[in-house]
Amino acid sequence: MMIAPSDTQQLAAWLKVLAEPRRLQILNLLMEGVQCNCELGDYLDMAPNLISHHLSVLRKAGLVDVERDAVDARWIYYSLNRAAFATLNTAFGTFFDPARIQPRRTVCGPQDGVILADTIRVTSR
Amino acid sequence: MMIAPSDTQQLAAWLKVLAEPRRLQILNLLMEGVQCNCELGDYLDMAPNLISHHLSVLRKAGLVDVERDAVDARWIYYSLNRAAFATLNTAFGTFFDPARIQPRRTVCGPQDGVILADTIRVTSR
DNA sequence: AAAGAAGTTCAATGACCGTTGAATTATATC
DNA sequence: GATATAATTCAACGGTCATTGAACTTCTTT
Repeated sequence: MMIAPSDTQQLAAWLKVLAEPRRLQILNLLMEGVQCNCELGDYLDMAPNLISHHLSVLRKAGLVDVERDAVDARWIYYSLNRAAFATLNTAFGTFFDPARIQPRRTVCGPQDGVILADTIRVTSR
Repeated sequence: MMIAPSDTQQLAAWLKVLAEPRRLQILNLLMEGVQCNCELGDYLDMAPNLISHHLSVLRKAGLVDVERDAVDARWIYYSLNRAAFATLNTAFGTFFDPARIQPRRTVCGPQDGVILADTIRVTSR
């Protein structure tokens, strides 16, 4: 399977949102059913405005949904978008699939066209 | 399944290496068997020193291996580390698994302890 | 030994973005 | 209406890091 450059751009954008320790922690807590700003703050020892910021980024990426409390509208609840996680998971699984790795071939250099075995991993360099 | 905070730190470090469009493009080309700096430069229209930099980052992350040409040692060949990609792939698959998402529960707020259904996705806000 | 070639390292620049504290909004209670 | 609460928005700061051009290293060829 071949992956187009445009897909790598899309994938990179998604990875960029996820490549943040605190955002991953937030996602991890949301996975467990935790959902309001204040509680996330208690668990992660973060200021509410910072949590707001990260949740905003996650929301714009389509990973997180928002809902106000029906009884007291001051509370805002966050939850994960299952569909987004499903597509995300398959996209990662496809791109980083080890089975997708083709045997190496030299196209430039002196050994042009030779198919080579996997590189032996060396300690130094 | 519950994922520890330490794992999220590790995962974030990995994601940070991957969250770069040009690095993803390089990985994608390496997947297809391309391997020397010069050739990567031709495909991606990047300066060789920049490719060197990104390859160095990927190498330090353990995703890429290096080997000198046996005939002409000026050429240096890069390849993907299959083992690293295998563990990477399973780590992602585990963390972002939609099946891991627990039902939401209110622990703070007026509806304390209530189990709620998935949030209905709304267009605005 | 000198010239050329493949690649890396170095130093400097600039942009992006996480973080912080303060101000603001929206809602509920007294 | 006034006060309190949950959360967001704003402005400013600072660090990280991709990018660039130049210098350097290593190896080959003549």
